[in-house]
Order: sequence, then structure tokens, then C-alpha cells
Amino acid sequence: MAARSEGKGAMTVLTWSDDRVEQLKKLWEAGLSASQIAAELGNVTRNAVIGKVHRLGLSGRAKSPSSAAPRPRKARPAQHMMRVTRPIARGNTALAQAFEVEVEAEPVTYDNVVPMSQRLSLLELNEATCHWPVGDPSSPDFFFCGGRALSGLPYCAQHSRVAYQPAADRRRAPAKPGPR
DNA sequence: CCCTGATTCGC
DNA sequence: GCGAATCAGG
Repeated sequence: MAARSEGKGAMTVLTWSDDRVEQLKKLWEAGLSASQIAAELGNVTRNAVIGKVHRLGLSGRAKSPSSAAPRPRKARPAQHMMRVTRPIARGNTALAQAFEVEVEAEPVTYDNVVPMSQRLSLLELNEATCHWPVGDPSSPDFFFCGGRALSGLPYCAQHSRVAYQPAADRRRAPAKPGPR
């Protein structure tokens, strides 16, 4: 079937609907980069996002996570520091093996520290909630901290210095136009 | 070269 | 108002 001509059809996506703008605002203020927001919204380029952001009067949101963070991928050198392991065996060693001494704590991720009851979705944020994004925005398990936000700050003190975790494959395919 | 946002300017 | 192209900084 031939597609209906454009008109008042609901397919009209050539404009920033309130819903789209709302997500744009939240994600932008949340500290996400324009390219990520563009990739998240879909059908829009980062230029479009930036242009809209500036047109809305938004600018200079929290500089915490951004500030030119192209690749936080820090290669982990397999060479760890020499740690002098010093198993203390004193007293009755017969019972020592029964205890599991936990020396190295496992890396704590914010994905694990924020209680489920506190987590908020995008539309549940308000001035009193922590706007800190946890995880990748396009991921189904993405959520906002939801903790108590400090006055004047969108994030709570606990998360104000931590970067979110971008997905590994945040690749987009920008059309490559030839030299005009 | 990768990325970022800022700005311009034709539409 | 919109966004590609361009610019400028990291």
C-alpha cells in the first residue's frame, strides 16, 4: 500500500514533541553528551540535539561526567602491584581454615549501591531527587539515583563525582556526505 | 583522530 | 524553528 501523504498523520516526527523535549532536557541536565542523547532519541543527530538545547536556553549543565570524556576506557595493566602476602598463622591454625578472610573487597558499583526502592525512572525525577544516571541510558536497567539531592545540586554527594557507565557499543553511523 | 559543545547560516 | 556544516577546544 502506498504510504499516505504527509499531513496531520501521527507519523510526523519532524518536530520536537513535548515528550521528546522532555527527554532531551532530562538527559541533557543529567550530564549525558549530545551524541548519546541523539543516539538515545533516535532519528536525530547530535547537531540537532545541540541546536535544540541551545534554542531552549539550556547550556552548561553539570560538568561532572562530561568535560570531554571521550574514552574513559582505561586499559587495565595486568601488572598489579607487588603485594606482600602475609598469611598470619598464629595460635591455633586448625580453626583458621574454617574462616574465610576477605581481604580484597569486590569492586563496588553504583549499580549495586543504590537500593531498588530508591531508583527512579526518567519521568520520576524532580527537584528533590538525585538526577544521577546509573548505567547506560539506552539500557533497560538504566535508572537514576533518586537519592536526596543537595540544595543547588542535581546530584547527591555520594554520586557527584562518579562517572556513569556508557555501553561498550555506543556507535552510531553518521552519514558521510562528500565535500560540498 | 577521537571526542566534546558552540556557533553560523541556509532552509 | 530546524539542523547540517562549520568552528573551536580537549
